[in-house]
Amino acid sequence: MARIKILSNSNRKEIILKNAAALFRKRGYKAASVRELAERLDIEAPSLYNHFRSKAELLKKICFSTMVDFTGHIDMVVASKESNVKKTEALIRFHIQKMYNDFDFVYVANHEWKHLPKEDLELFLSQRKEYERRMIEIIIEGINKKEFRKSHPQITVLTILSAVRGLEFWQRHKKELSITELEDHMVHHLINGIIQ
Amino acid sequence: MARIKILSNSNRKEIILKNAAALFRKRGYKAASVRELAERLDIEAPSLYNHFRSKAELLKKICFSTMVDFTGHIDMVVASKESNVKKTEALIRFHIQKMYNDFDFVYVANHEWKHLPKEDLELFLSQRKEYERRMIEIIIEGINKKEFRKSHPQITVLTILSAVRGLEFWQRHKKELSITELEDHMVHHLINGIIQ
DNA sequence: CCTACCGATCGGTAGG
DNA sequence: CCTACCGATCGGTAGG
Repeated sequence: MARIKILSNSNRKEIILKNAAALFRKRGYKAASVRELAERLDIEAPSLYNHFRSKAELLKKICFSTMVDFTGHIDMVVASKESNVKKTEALIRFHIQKMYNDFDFVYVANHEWKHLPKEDLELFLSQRKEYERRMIEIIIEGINKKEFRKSHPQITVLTILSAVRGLEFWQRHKKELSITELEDHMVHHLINGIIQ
Repeated sequence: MARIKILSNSNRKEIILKNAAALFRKRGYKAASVRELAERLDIEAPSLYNHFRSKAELLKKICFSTMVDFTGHIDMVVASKESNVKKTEALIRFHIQKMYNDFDFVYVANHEWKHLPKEDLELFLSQRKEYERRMIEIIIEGINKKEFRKSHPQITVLTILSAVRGLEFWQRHKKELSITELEDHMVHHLINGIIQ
């Protein structure tokens, strides 16, 4: 009985979080109101506070749960024995897939992090920086091993991350473009641009 | 006398607009308050309304003045007799330069357009779509003339536009990276990825 | 999960 | 360009 209650509570939390992500994406964190979120869930605004301490906590959960997914993935990639080309490709593909599967979360993490409370904001940015640093490492190693032609690794990573991030616009083309089509073309463009 | 007054008024307007762009970029349109903007300008909030009808009008001016610059540039590029490779390169370089010279305006146009009043929003999106369409045309022609290898032109343009847009992050690296260095590396990466 | 409600802040106006 | 001020809306609390 207690077990069931816990499960249903955490389900409820997840539902709220998903709705918050969708709303924050559509309207922006500041423009989205707690009342609007409550309306989506068919409850009154104050009822939300039984599940979350504040509006900011919702944003925090959205941003950091997304960050954890990316961090966890790059852990795996770095630990793998693949070539640096393959590693880079794996990172690109993961970004594209995340954008496809968890669009609202990724979008909010990308766009609304600036509204995080100060300490969370600093933690978030340092984790993002660390992710970037590890990706740069892969490019550098790839250059040293002659897998990639010589380039400015920092700019290369910036270019790749920006390109995949831009997939948020592709929502508009969703019907016309399949995910695999998109993945393959983008991977080719970005990898072709840097290999020997 | 009247002439001087007009000049000084339009200067004043420009100063307000630049400050608005800087503020909207830093805090986001919704989070930025009219009072905050007034404070930057060392006047009281209601005084702003002698220059602008509403907060939304400021956003509108920022978004559309930026859009006009890009539209004007692609007009020139399309009219030129250069190869499609050169045309694509020119577009990429212009994006990078705009990001460098008018960062606040470009950033706000990229991020805050969703807060435009409905009709302005629709006009803005249709102009952006048109810009994209013309860029796709250049890629298609380049493929037909065997300047570019075969690819999905829509994804190619999406990749390029996303990559240059991502330069907003590079603000963090401004000291380490020169504009020309950045331009050349990014142009190489993106063009190398698609040429024959 | 709801009703009732609060202080703070918002964009904007009137009138000078 | 300012003072004085307004209605609307915000995130959040008390108490059940």
